[in-house]
This record gives sequence, C-alpha cells and structure tokens, in this order.
Amino acid sequence: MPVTLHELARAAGVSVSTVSRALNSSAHPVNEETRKLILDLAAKMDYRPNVAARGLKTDRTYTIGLVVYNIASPFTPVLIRGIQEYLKQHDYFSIIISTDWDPDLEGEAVHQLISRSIDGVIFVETWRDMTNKPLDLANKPYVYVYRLFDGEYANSVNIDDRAGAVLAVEHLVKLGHRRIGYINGPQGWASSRDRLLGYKDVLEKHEIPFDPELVQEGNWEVQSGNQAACRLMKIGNRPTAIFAANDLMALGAIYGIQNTGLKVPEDVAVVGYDDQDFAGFSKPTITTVRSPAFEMGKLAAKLILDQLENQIEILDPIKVPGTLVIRESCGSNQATLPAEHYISHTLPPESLIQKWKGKNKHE
Amino acid sequence: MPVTLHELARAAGVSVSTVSRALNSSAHPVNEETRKLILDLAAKMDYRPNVAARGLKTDRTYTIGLVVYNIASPFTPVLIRGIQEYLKQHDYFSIIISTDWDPDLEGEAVHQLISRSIDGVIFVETWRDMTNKPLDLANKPYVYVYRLFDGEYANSVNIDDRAGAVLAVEHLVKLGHRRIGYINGPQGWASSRDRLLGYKDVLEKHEIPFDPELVQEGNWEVQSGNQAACRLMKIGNRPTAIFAANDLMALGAIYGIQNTGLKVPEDVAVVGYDDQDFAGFSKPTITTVRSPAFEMGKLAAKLILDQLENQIEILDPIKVPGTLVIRESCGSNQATLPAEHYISHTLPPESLIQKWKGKNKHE
DNA sequence: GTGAAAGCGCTAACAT
DNA sequence: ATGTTAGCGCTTTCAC
Repeated sequence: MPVTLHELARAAGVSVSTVSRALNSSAHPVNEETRKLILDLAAKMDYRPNVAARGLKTDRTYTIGLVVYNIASPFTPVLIRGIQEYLKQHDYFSIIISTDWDPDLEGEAVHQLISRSIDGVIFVETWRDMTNKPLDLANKPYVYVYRLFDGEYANSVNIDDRAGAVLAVEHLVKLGHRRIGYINGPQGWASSRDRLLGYKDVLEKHEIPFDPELVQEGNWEVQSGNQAACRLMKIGNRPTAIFAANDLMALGAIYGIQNTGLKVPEDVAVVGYDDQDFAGFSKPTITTVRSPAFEMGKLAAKLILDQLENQIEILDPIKVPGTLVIRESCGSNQATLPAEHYISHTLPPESLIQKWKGKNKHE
Repeated sequence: MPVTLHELARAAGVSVSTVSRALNSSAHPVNEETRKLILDLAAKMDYRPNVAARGLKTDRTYTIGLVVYNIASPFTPVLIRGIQEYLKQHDYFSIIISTDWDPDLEGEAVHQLISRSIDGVIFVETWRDMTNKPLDLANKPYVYVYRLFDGEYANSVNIDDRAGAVLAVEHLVKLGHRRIGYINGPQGWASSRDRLLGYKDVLEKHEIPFDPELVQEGNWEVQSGNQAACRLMKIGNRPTAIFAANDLMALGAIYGIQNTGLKVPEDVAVVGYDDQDFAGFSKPTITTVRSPAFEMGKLAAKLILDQLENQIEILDPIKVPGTLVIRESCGSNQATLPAEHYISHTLPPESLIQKWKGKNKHE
C-alpha cells in the first residue's frame, strides 16, 4: 500500500497538518528545518499524495478531462499532444475518455469525469451539437476543440476552413489555372460550407466566373472523390485543376484522373485538404492544407486554464488558419520530397530515446 | 453542484446508510417500499455517486487505467475499442493516459492512476522492457497488450508474429513463388526476429533453400523498404516475390520495383504486414497480415478482470494469430477491391447515428 | 429494517 | 510554529 500522510507524519514525529503544510508550500509558516526533514523523508519514503482524496476536500485536482469522439482520427492524437504539452508546462495533468460516438458512453463520460473531480473538460473533435448541463451544473469550465459540426460556441477553437480553402485555390490560380474543379464534402457540414466559400472567394478575387458544373459533391471517402473526378473530366471544357475538400477524395480524384489516361499533375493538378499521412507517401504525393492541430490543442488547453486560474472566458469562437503543404500533385516547381522519402514517425523520437538512457527501469 | 447522498437522504426522509444500501443493492436488508422510493428519487434528482469518494472508502472504482505509449499508432485505437467493449459489458469503465514515450509522463502516469484509485492498469503497445514497482506495491493487477519489445511477461497478450509471417509467405509459395525476398525490420525487435523465423519455417517446409542474400534489413519506414527492394532487384537471380515485415516497407518496396520498370504484381508479388489503412487504398492495394487488435484488446480486458474478480492469473504470455488479407499486390486471382472502393470509416457508423436519433441533447 | 458513527487520505479553519 | 479537529462523499460496522 502506498505511503499516506499519517505514516509520513509519524515517521517525522510531527502532525499531519505540518506535513501537509510543508509539502504544499502553504502560506502558513513552517519551520525551515522541519520542512526540510519532511521533504527528505517524503522523497525517501516515495510519498505520493492521493489525488482523489485531496480533490474530495479541495474540489481541485489539477486534472483536465479530455472527451475524445474519434480516437482513430488523424487529428486527435496531435490535438491531444498539443493539449498535454500546454498542461504539462502548467503542472496540470489530463485523462482521456474515448467515446467513439457512442451516446451512452458520451453521457457516461462526462459524469464519470465530474465524479472523479476533474477541474475542467476539453471536448476533442465533437461531431454533433450538444449542450452540457452536467458540467454547467457542476460549475466546471469546458472547451471545444476541432468541432466538426456547425454552431457558434464560446470557448472553442476551430479550423478556419474558408481561409484554408483560399490557400489551396489561390495556389492553383498562381500556377496559371482558371478552370478549377471543386469536390466538396457532403451538405450539412460546416467544413463543406466554409471551404466552398473560400473557393468562391478566390474565383471572385481573380474575376474567374463561378461555374456550378465545376462543383461536385462527395462524401469524404476515396470512392466519392474518384466518381466526382470522373464527372469533372467528362465536362466539355474540362478543368485543368481540382481542389478536393479532403485528402481521401483528392486521392480518389487522382485515381479517377489517371484511369482516364490523364496524368497528375501534368494534365490535371490536384490539391487536397487535411494533410493526412498518406498525402506524403501516395504517388504522386499530395499538395494539401495542413491544420495546425498541435497549436489548436495548446490553445484549447490555454482556454481552459484561463477560465480556471484567471476567470477569463473567450466568448467568440477562435478560428485558426491552416498552412499549405506543397508536394507533387499540383506540379508546382518548388522542391518536394517524393513518396519514397516519407517518414512516418511511428517510433519514439531520438530525443526521447536519449532521455531514457539516463533512467532506470520503471520504479 | 451535483446531488449528494445526504441530500438524497434528506429528500427521502431516511438516513444516508439506508440510501447507500438501497442504491448498492447491499446484502443488508432494506424495506422494498423505501428502496423503491429512494430509487425513484435518485432518478428524479439525477443522483450520481461520487466515484472518487467511494473509491477512497472501498478501494474499488470499477475503473481500469490504460497507459498508452503511442496514441498515433494504427493499432492503439482498435486495441482501446476492444478493451472498452469488454469492460463495458462487465460494467467497468476506463480512463486513458497517453505518455507518448515520454519517461517523465510514463512514471507520472502510473502514479496518477494509482492515486486516483483505479482498480488495475493495461499497458497498450509498450515499447520497452520495464518493471512496475508502484503497481506491485499498491497491489494492483496489470496487463500488457501488444508489446513491441522482447521479454516474457505474465498476463500479456501479443501478436504471434511467427505464425503471421507463415501465413504471408505460405500464400506466396501457393502462388508458385520459390525465390522470395524478405525485408525484415531492424534488429533488436521481437517482431523482426519472429517474422524472420516464420519466413524460414515456410522455406523449410517446402524445401526451398534459405538464401541470406534474399533477406534485407529495413527500419520500418517507406524509404528503407524502397532501398531494400532496389537491392533485391539487383540480385542476379532476382526474387519473384517479396515479403515485407510491415506495410510501410511493403509500399516502399512497391515503389522501388515500379521505379526499375517492373510491375507489381505481374513481375514481382508483394505482401506486407499490419494492414494499415493505406494498404487498402494504395495502387496496387496491398495484401497483408492483419492483427486482430480488437480481439486482443478484449482479451487484455478479460485478463485484468479475471485477476480482479476471480483471482485468476495467466502466467504464460498469450499469443494470438493474425489473418491474411488478400488484395492486389500479390496477384492472387481471388476477387479484391481496388483502391477506389476503400472506405475509411472516419465517420460514425450508421448504427450509432440511428442510436442518436432517439436521444435528446446531452443532459 | 433503520440509524449513528467511524474512517478512507487529505486540507484548512481553529486552537494553542 | 505546531497540533487538534471537522469534514469532503461515501460505505460499513455496530447498535437498536
């Protein structure tokens, strides 16, 4: 059984309150020598405060709960890393609950988190509109990051889809394209709506007339991109470039174009969105818009700690812009790494391996 | 603030102990009418027991901690889903802590879990040998699932790498190949060692002489597979088939082969290992060995609950076999779906969307 | 069949 | 500067 405060107190020959004060560097004065004695003893006996017990008393655990909707999403791990980075710097900790869209689990998750007295909750990649009565009732702050569906929430961090689409289409225009097809996501998604707006923004800016025939709808999957591209290639005055609202559809489009005997990027340029892993090792590698998921995670963590420590709330939803990652599929002549040089980063980075060298086995 | 037991008791006009007994269906007798009254009231007031407080008293929280080493790994989400599936069926809950190989976080994670009084821990995709003194001290059971590094642990669930490699190579032999190259992972990995053993098993079984020149080492990354394939293609009596120890290297190998002007699978057949997403939407799609990660997760959860509830320990490491997923890259004439038909499953399954229809907003 | 009271490990107000 | 004590929300022994 782990060492308790009482055992520590007995070993030090003082009362529990003194020990508590010494360890928590409380405002209450503690003799410098007793403090040192207690700290030494705590280290020697490997004392670890019981967070659950402390939380019961103080209603503070320095722990943030992360409710994750799709743990298999390409963004989720990066968002989590960003969140953890910021929390660690501020001596907070996080626990994750994965709901995988299951409504039962989702309701349960919030209650479980509250009942383990976390200080706040970050909802990661929320996929539907919802309120959070239990958290409001418990008076715990919460933040949304990378929301997939529509709605204007306070304390939320989201992708600026419109700006991202502008980056992609602007790039194609700069390369000389004026007939640009767009494969949109399904209706009802905020991303579909906003990326289409970005596409139109660029056309308007460059006085390219909007042709509805050039906009095809997919369902985010490879297959739908493939079919949409085939439709686009059949148009009399066919587009010389295609912007797809995500990388999966961009890949499908590339296959569709190649199947008609045309070449990417020589005959048709393609730009995707998301910068999923495979965009770096498909043939050709895919030019795409990368979302700054890591930074968004950090921001979300900052939003929650701001509420917790400084009572600051950001009522307007925050929108962060993405960046264009130029690869082979658009035929830009900037240097791009071919697929063969892709590195997946599925192993620990060298820096961490070095860090291990100094450590013994898990104690 | 959430409703407490005391408030419930006051509302019901009985003592807290009676309420506790009624809600926990304790062995202690409770009048049937009072029980009903209390249960109704609990539902009406939306009472939720405080897990942290209960755990403090009982040292039981019906919660399993998951220590996840690489949340971005393709297997981790599936393992987690398997674990959660089993736990949910047995009224347990799980919280995840992502360490991302960071030794500081890793040590911290176990302590944090203990100090939040979880009942046990599952280590998911452990990447290095270690002991778990804190858990042993706290007398909490733990289980390893999908261990990447060597070592024989009790209460662990792992891939049968040797059997998986046999499946892959056996398939190539059945298709008529006798010169089969093997791109292995780096030395020091259990998977590299065992998959090589499986490769040799098949050769021996079919009396194909082992040619060390046909075995090349990679580092799991695309690039290394590409280079290894180039080396293999330069051999005088070049192989007609290649087995790569993971899909990333298989893809690199395919690119390498294609770059020399040869075709996959017509000139050289390729089989990978892991069944990562892109194996389903590369060109050609990749025949590969799929690890039953979901089932492994369920098994790991069972192992931990067996220790918790039935005091059963499995001292021998459990090895589960994979299955062969036949696609285009090996030229088998079994029907295979081309890349264009790949479905990524990044959206909620239809069944869950239906489940939502009956629910109101999050309450 | 019910209630009072002790205590899980901790903190903080209240003594001294 | 240190100790005593109440209590966070809950379970459980003991008394009735």
